[in-house]
Amino acid sequence: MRDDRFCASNCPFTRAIGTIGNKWKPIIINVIGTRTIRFGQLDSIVPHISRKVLAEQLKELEEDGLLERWAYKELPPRVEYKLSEKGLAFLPILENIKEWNCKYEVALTPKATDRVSYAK
Amino acid sequence: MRDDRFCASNCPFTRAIGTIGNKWKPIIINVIGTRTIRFGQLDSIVPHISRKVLAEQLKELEEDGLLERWAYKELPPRVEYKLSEKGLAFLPILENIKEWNCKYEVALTPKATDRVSYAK
DNA sequence: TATTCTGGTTACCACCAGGTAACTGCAAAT
DNA sequence: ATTTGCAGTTACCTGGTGGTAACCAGAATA
Repeated sequence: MRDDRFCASNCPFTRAIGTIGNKWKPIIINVIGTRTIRFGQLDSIVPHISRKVLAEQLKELEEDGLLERWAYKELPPRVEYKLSEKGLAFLPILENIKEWNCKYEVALTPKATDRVSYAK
Repeated sequence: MRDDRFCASNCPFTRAIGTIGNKWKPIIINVIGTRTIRFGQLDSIVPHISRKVLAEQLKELEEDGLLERWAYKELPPRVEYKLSEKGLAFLPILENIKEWNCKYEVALTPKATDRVSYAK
């Protein structure tokens, strides 16, 4: 899930990708946003994710300091998640990705054959 | 590599994550940057990547319009890669990720036990 | 008494990402 | 005549990711 070789890199960018560079974490962070949310809510809102994988990702996000987990000693149990300062600071980056995608997604890409050079 | 469920989502953000949300693509885009680079160079610069995976990732990046591939009909073959306009537009986002990581990486995170509420 | 509600964990299993090594094709150099 | 160089591709194999289903506790509800 997290790539140890990446996380142990001496390049800070590589380390960053080692922690948030997978498909689930950006989705989860984006779904949480600025609100406080419970495990069951996440499980039903995030599409196609299994409880097992969701629990793993949340644990890693907490370990990496992006997420705060508040467990209330009640029965049935109640656990609330919210982004930390670090996690909140990541939201604008996700906004940029959204804007970037909306701007460029539909742009047609020339086919490779149009770009082959017959030099020589 | 690319997640079809993500790419077929009706949420543009999810689709974006479906295309660039893995660990190799941000690394490759970052390594290329604004320069023109050959396959062999990428293979030796990007750490820990195999030629097979590199070729796959480059192909997907080209298909998604982030990368331009220029093949020169020479022998031995010469192939040059450079980011498209879309790919170049993604570079500032990677810069933001670098800054974000440098700012927050070393911040200590309180342990979960410090945050357990004993309410009730 | 049995069911429900919540937030997970665990065992088990299948698939696929990704690694390795060998191979290609042709020209130029040794 | 053999080696080298480039940009991959292919076959083969393994490990890890991720899915499913069952299970937990203990209170409240029916």
